[in-house]
Amino acid sequence: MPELPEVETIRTGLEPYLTGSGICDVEILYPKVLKDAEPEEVRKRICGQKGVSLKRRGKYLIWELSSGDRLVFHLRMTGQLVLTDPQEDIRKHTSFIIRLDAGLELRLTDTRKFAFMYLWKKERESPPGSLGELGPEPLEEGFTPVYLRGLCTDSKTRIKNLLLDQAKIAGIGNIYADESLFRAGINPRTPAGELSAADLERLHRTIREILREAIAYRGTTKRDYLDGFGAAGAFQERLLVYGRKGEKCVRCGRDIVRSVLGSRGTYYCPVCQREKAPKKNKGRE
DNA sequence: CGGACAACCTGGTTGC
DNA sequence: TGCAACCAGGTTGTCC
Repeated sequence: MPELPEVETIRTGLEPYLTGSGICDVEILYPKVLKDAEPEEVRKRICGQKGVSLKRRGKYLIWELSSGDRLVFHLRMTGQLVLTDPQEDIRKHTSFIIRLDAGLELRLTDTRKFAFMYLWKKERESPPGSLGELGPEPLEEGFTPVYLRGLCTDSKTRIKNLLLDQAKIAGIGNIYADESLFRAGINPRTPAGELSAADLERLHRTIREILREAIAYRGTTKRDYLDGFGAAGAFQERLLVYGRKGEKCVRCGRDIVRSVLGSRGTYYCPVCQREKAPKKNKGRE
């Protein structure tokens, strides 16, 4: 579910509440939510600590505590990290509850149970999981047209698969990959190395545009995504291809198509994102 | 290196 | 209505 814009929306919402308030209790209802620690250890280690900052890197959220330890969250497909009134019923599929001294609870609810939390201890240098292997943030300075061209040059990987590779660019998922490629007029199956400098310039621009707009609209709610207060996003209204199989392309009127690429559903316009003609054989006409 | 696919889970939708 | 098949904003590991 949540890609960069959704995680960023959660972050900005929760930040004022999670910085400054203290943790008074932790309840782990689904122990597998912890990847590398036991519930009791987590409880002992974080109770009594205060939140210092809440940061985002790619699709990860990193909550730094006064002890120097950090809680690292990844919501995967259906995870919802919501600040909740303790009076509210505990929803089905709630993985953990972190009680704050401000009289609120941070709850993770996750139907598919793929979401997880790491306890990143202060004495550990290397970031847990793939957090340390992420590519640059697409909205920051390191992501330049030159960088994107560097990734693509001589690459046989289809451009959509490249955009989804978190080690190359952090935070793009299935929705925004399809939307960026549509706006740039690029077929998702194109081998990255075949794209021209102009194509990549356009793609670089559309990626940034889409992500910024989606943040402004507080993310895309197709089904499960909710922000840190339990509210849906609004960008689903602005999607031009994702989830619109059989609907008319806004640009040319042809039907949007769904195909499978890298075992992910992929939506595109077969006219506006036509596959490039195969290269002609040299010599013959 | 690149691609295909299963695994981790549950539930909603579609089609017969 | 029933039931099976297919689908899902992600990531990781295995196999070819």
